[in-house]
Amino acid sequence: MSETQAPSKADANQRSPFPNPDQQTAKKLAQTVERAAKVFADKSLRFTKLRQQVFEEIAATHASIGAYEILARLGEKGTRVAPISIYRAIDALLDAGVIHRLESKNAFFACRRTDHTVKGRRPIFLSCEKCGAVGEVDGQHIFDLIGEAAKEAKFTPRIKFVEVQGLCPRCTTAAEKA
Amino acid sequence: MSETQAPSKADANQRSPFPNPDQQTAKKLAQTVERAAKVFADKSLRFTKLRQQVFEEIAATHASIGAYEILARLGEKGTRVAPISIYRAIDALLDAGVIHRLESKNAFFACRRTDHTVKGRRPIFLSCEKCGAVGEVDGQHIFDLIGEAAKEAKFTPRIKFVEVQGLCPRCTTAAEKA
DNA sequence: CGACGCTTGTTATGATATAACCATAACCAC
DNA sequence: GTGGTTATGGTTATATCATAACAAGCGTCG
Repeated sequence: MSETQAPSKADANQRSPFPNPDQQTAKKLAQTVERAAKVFADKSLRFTKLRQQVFEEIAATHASIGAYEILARLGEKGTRVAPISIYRAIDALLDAGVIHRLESKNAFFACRRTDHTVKGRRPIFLSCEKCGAVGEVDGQHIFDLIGEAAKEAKFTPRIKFVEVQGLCPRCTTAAEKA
Repeated sequence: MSETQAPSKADANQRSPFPNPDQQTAKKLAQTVERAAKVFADKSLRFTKLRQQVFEEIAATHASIGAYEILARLGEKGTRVAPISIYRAIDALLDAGVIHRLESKNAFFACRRTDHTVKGRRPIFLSCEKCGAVGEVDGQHIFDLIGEAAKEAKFTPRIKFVEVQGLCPRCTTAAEKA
């Protein structure tokens, strides 16, 4: 168990996760952090204390989380930093590819794919409007088509965003029962 | 005679979704406003003075524009309103479909398609990182595939968006020369 | 006319993000 | 180690994006 987590406090699993309906245990979180650390190491980047703290807050939930929410949660744990510091840590985590930015919500979530890290197949993001959970599914063929569509218009694509809002499997099932 | 190729006239290079960024005549702007007014009329919505003013600022450029930029430009012309009023006008314009929101920039741009306005095929947005111009190209087949990918993950899609950042045709050409 | 609904004004605040400048930490060549 | 170099983070201030709550105006239609 991480020394930064008090087991008695409000835990993050009021929101049901959607990629897998797993309860986020301290052990799983630690594994996720470990993977992130390895990504940083492999790229000769520094996984500093602040970056780890910020990453832990993001990875503690399967939902997306805003920068100021991270700020507040770190503040509750005694780490008080300025917004800009959060954003700098976020930038480093984004660059490393261990988190993603959800453009439609101006929020961030941990990347849980172990395969495609940065240069492989690109994912599209699925964000649940009910529980906030965010999942990724492969979208390489879709990104390819988007690139073709852009080039047909003589447009040179560089960055592409594909995001979907809707209901995750769990919330879909819940809605069908009602 | 095709209307997309006018080799003898001034604007020879006006093709697909990317006309010149800001070489817009008052006449063309007026036509765009007129089309917007018609959309409002057809839907029994009110194209009020404020909404028209906000729309004109958005349609005055082919780039995307932020809410506070609209606020400032209206202010320069003597129309001083509160941010909330701008956002309310924007909401009405979005609802009517005469402008779109660029999620990746938190900004807005005028819809210039005359065809799909109502419930036809959905477009993807192409935003130039150099000059800011935004264009739309049809993306219905892409949205269909995105829906399929979501459903494969047991996710129920409701809202989808596809945005691309890169270089528009003009800026691509300019970059190639350099 | 007057009731109703839509629109806008007014005031205040919340939420997201970055600029500018400086201090410190880590890294590295010598 | 010393000193140069770069990356990181602290501090302060500000820019930008967005909405809540309530009051007032205006359009229209019975």
